[in-house]
Amino acid sequence: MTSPGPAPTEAGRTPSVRETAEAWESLFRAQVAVMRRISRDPAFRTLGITEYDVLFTLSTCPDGLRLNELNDHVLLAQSSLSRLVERLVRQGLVSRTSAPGDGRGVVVRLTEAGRGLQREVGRAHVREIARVMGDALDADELAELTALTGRLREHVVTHHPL
Amino acid sequence: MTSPGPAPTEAGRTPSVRETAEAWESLFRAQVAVMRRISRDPAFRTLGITEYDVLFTLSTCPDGLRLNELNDHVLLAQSSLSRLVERLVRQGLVSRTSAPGDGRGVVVRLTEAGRGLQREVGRAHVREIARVMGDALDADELAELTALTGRLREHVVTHHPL
DNA sequence: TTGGGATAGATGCAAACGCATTTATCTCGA
DNA sequence: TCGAGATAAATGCGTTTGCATCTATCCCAA
Repeated sequence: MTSPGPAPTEAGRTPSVRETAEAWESLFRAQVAVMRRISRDPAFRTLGITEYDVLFTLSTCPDGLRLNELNDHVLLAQSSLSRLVERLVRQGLVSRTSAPGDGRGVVVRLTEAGRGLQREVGRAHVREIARVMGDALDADELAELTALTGRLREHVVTHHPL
Repeated sequence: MTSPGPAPTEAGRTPSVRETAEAWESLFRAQVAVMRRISRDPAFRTLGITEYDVLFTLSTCPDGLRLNELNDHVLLAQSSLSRLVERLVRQGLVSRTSAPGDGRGVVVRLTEAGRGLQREVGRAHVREIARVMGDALDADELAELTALTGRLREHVVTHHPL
């Protein structure tokens, strides 16, 4: 059953429970450290981080997103997201339309004002990230981090649906 | 000023703003994906994630922590942490004593009950992490992820104080 | 020694959150 | 076709959060 030689994409040793927990803790702490510093940015005075996250996610989906799909990307309870979107609608940043072919569903879409604000805050956001993280790792290390976290997310999302 | 040849620990190319932002987004999304799944665990029915995070941090400091030091590890406003600790005191999980040599300060320490609950929830927590993340990356990749996020956090904390 | 600013933590209050439940719609087997 | 369960989103309600402010203590230069 075992290959005679290492295949090109062969996976290495399965990590222990301890190694996995350590990786999670390290990832989590790094996220907290960066987030605490980024969230101090005055650009987030007018628009909370969660609100920005929603606008950003929507900015990658020109056709809009179902509320439940949007919920997969955000760390919020369903009811909280429902009310958050309601607030964004009141501010004229997103539109809420009934989903075609499903009377239960709601499609959330960025308005022009929402797109504009997302771009504006996004620019400041990116600058702040670069200021905080920019000199921590070199380009190769950063690419490696991007690849590893991308694969981690991909695997988790596909193999462990909510 | 530039070395004639690459030194053993020389850092590579400085990442672009775009590369840095992509790495942050990828890290953030991975954290959200894992966290959303972990937080469904019944072990967190009795003790919220933030509460567990505080107990866990305290479990690594037998001598206790100042409230402001504790605040560095947690993604919470100072006032929110103050009240969270107050709740934990009421539940008998931590003790709050005046800091020696500083009448303003407060030292928070785990009680025996708190240590016990942390260990108990921690075990379930670790199992859940392994279930969700365990087969996403192999041991080498996981170690690399731990190293990169550890260095990221270390750098951010030392070079960008709050 | 003393007074002005800095720092640690607590508190009032409105906004936001999560849990549980409700309402509306969809799906599918009998 | 029709009714039982599943799914999407909204809502009631108590809890938690963040912002601004307040009090208490500390530090230090004049």
